[in-house]
Amino acid sequence: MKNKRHSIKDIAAALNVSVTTVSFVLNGKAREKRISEEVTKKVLDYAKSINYKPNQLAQSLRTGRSKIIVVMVEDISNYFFSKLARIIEDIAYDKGYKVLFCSNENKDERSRDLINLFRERQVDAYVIVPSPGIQQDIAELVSDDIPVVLFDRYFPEIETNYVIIDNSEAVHKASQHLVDNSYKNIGFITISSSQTQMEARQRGYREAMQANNLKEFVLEVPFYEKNIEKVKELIKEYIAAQGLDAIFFATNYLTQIGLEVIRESYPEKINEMGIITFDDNDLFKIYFPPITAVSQPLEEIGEELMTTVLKMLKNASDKPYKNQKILSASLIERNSSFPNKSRA
Amino acid sequence: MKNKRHSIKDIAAALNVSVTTVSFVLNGKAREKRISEEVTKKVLDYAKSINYKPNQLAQSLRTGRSKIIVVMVEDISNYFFSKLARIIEDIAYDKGYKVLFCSNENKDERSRDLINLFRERQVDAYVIVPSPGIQQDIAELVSDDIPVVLFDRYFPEIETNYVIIDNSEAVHKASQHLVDNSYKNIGFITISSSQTQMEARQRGYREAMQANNLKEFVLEVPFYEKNIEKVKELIKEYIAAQGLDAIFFATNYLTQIGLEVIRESYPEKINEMGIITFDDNDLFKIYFPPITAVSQPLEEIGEELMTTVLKMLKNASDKPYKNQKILSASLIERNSSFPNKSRA
DNA sequence: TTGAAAGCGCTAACAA
DNA sequence: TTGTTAGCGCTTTCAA
Repeated sequence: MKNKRHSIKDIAAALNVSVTTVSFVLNGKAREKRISEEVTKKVLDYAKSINYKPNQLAQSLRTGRSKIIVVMVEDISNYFFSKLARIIEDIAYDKGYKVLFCSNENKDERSRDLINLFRERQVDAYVIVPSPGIQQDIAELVSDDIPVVLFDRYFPEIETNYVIIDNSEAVHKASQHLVDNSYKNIGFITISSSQTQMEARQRGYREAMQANNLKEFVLEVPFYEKNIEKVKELIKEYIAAQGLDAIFFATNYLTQIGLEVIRESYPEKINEMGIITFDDNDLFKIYFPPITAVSQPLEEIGEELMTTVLKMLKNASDKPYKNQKILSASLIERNSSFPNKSRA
Repeated sequence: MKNKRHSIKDIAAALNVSVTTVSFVLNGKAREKRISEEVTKKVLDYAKSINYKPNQLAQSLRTGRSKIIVVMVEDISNYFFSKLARIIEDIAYDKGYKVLFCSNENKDERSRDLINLFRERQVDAYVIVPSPGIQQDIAELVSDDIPVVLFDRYFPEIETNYVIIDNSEAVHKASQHLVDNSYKNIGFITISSSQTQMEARQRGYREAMQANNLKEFVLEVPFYEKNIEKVKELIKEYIAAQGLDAIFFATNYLTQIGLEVIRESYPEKINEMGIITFDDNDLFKIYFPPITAVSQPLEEIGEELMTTVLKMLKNASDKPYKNQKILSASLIERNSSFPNKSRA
């Protein structure tokens, strides 16, 4: 049963035709190259009978294309990214592309390593959630005419394609929703980061507070603080010190920690405090109370990313395809942001 | 800036040496092949100066090895799998391997497609969560001497390496925990499936009930039911009809649906009903009440998988490495399985 | 101590 | 209508 792999040469030899003929037939160029019906059929039948599979490596080496797209996110185990991964995978698969997922942990060095790794393998295109300091590396990819599209965040200083959402508008709207529900001391818990998406979210919150003449309470958790207990402590103290009656968590990760803090330290508040999280998660829907969330349009993002990549792949470098898309997030209103609703 | 890729030939030409010499030096064989210090240094320096990166495709084509490991799971967006993916990715990356993740959606056709796809690319090894009907395909990989290791579930009829957990023992123990906390009408909500892991879980539950002379309440949700509303309806009715005072959800997916049902239809019960879920999730920890969960040892599984794969890769086919590992899951006791504990 | 050259499996320009 | 052949970039045997 140890069926050694068959090559085009094997087929050619077995059928007494040349490799060229086989190659043409196998690549569907029989018609175009006017190979006789008879030979065509013979080749096809034989290839099928021995279960011939072309060696893609050789093919890629020859053509310079690998039919592989890399999707580099911050952390593939993050709900938002993993859901998106599935959507992207499905679209790519449909179009005959394979997708390589990887996590850069938001670290520049790892991002670089990964990009280099994939360049060595002539990956065809890159979909990247960039870590803060790889602007230069991205610029290089672009200048080397390699299709790249950024998402979630981008570098305003360089000319790239990207798909993002309007973070500030989304947060502004959601903050207003809290104001409309008569919360007064609305805190915004975020991470200290100058990445575009985080800055935009904070801006959205601040604008909303200013528009309503409310005091701004922003807690910036240190970006590199990996000690969850420390983060919990910070949040716990901040809630008490500022007497917050509502909290907007700027990332899913913070929401999880925040909810844990509330459950442990202020269990009585879980049903009165207004809570909104950025980025939805299946479990927020079934939480007690269900958590109101700013939800990014996953399907839309995935489709936009893939159509962009595929178009870039198709267009020659002399007429580059340009697409800088800003999508809108939606607010999914659940009980956690209504003071009066049944909260159980 | 459009720096075309450099090849070994370019280097050889620039330095007036042969490609062989360059290849030897670049592969660290300078000593072994007694290349002069001088030439060695010259080559190394030049390669560095032009930022030379070998073409891995060509390398793989030549050597037959791609340094790629495929990890095929049911759904990469599932918490368990995505967390594991990260662990595996990190280990592989350390060892100079890249990992390709993909989701087979538990469908045989997709599994086959993917396996074929990767065989064409001479992927070095496979880590697979097999869909129900691909026993034959797995057997073929094995008989072709391609390293494969299964996990989460396996095929008892074929001789493969695998890493699984003792599902029945884990569920048995967890069920006993419910009994110990004096729940009487303990339901087991699962999916109808004859896959090893699901059968083992159900067996564990049944054994525990029998050992305690308790009635068995098993609800098997149809395996292919994609309509969540239908599933909710089934669960809702089952809870009422059987008067359950505790529920064991056999998968994370069912837990999410189940919790939604309880919140919507029996909100008063959330704090009295005993609840245990199979597979933990960060959010269960912060739920109200926090949900007791059977937790699979992710790191251990990931490490075991990778050491197995790496060993298989190293061993020649005439002395195959064998490893069929059964790990233990742990029960993380949280409030949802205690009738008396403060449930908020 | 270094180089020439074959060949991994494939595509495609050119020849017949 | 089909075949010959160069070459993608690399490794490695054999020769010098």
